[in-house]
Amino acid sequence: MAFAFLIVDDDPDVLKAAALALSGPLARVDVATSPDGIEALAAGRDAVLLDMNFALGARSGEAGLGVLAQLKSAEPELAIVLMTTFGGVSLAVEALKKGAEDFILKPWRNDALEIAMTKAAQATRARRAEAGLTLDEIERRAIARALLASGGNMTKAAAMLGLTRPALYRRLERHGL
Amino acid sequence: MAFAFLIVDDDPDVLKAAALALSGPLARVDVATSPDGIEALAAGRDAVLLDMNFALGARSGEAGLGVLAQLKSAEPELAIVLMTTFGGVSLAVEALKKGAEDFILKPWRNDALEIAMTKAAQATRARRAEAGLTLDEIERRAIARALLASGGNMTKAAAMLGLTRPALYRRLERHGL
DNA sequence: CTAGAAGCGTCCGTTTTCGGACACTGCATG
DNA sequence: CATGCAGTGTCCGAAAACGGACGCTTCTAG
Repeated sequence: MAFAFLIVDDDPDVLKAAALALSGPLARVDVATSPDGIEALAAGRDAVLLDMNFALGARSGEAGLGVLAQLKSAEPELAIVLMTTFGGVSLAVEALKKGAEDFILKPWRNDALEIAMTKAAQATRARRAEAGLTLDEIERRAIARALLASGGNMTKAAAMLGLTRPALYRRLERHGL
Repeated sequence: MAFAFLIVDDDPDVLKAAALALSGPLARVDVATSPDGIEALAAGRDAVLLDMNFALGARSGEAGLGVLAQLKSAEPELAIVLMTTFGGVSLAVEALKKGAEDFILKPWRNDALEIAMTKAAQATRARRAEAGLTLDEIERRAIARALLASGGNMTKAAAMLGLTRPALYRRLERHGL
């Protein structure tokens, strides 16, 4: 249950503050001042906190969005939380559309940062777990969910899953449900 | 793409402020000052913003957590964002464990609130879409994902899915992939 | 009480799927 | 060049899944 975070920002003070806020018995934190070779740095992490503006004075967030896209394409399950000082809603929306897990404005509240990163890490774990599932396990879960959603009504559950009722019975038995 | 929000707080000023922040061409907002009959009020919403403390002076957040549990059990797909003034990390963690989608501290930043609620609404939509999927469609997606993850290597993809290779071929053909 | 509707669990002849095996291709290594 | 490893696509007898139909139990309404 211990999470591994990576923080990327060109300002050492920001890195120090964020690392302090996130460090704890349940979290390992590493930092980087540049997004160079970020795929390798991010390997094995549960979440990445990424600054949007690296070039001094840059405010468009383009740099961060580029790194976001690059990292997401290398490892789609990994949650990436973006942070910026110059946060407009439109920029945030664009970031979320590109796959960012969350969006934090500097200066942040430590509570909020910790919550966001914890949620992000949990999302990563969940996606990784799902990605490794066997077809049988996926089917079992879907069936269990449908059965729950229909309140135990076999006919409705079968229809919901696109099965005939006998087929649902067979699968229930096969999965031991 | 227009979202419907419900805001529940006993303070009318808070309701007004939150409604103003969230209103827009893409969002319909309704408010309530009490969580009574919340299941009915929440029907058809994409996300609910819920205060944690209703009794005057109450700070434990117990009230909000109770309503959260009640609402979650009635409609598990619905995203619920909790808000409180007296936010400790432990309370936030507890809330998230009980199924809250996010956790906002009062006073909030309008940007952050809008982002949080938009993300929550998207999460609701995604879960609802998934809940209605047929077994065939679920299988098709899982296969497509595995094939992508293995870089097109049939043997690896089959192993990942817990299938024999011929079985994977049959399913590919059946799904037209 | 009775008719109808809705749901349940099972049967069985037909259809589909299963997976081990086989032959083939590409490709790196000695 | 030869060897071996990894991957691909297909075949076929055995095995499993398919789904329409049947008889049964509730439950609701007239």
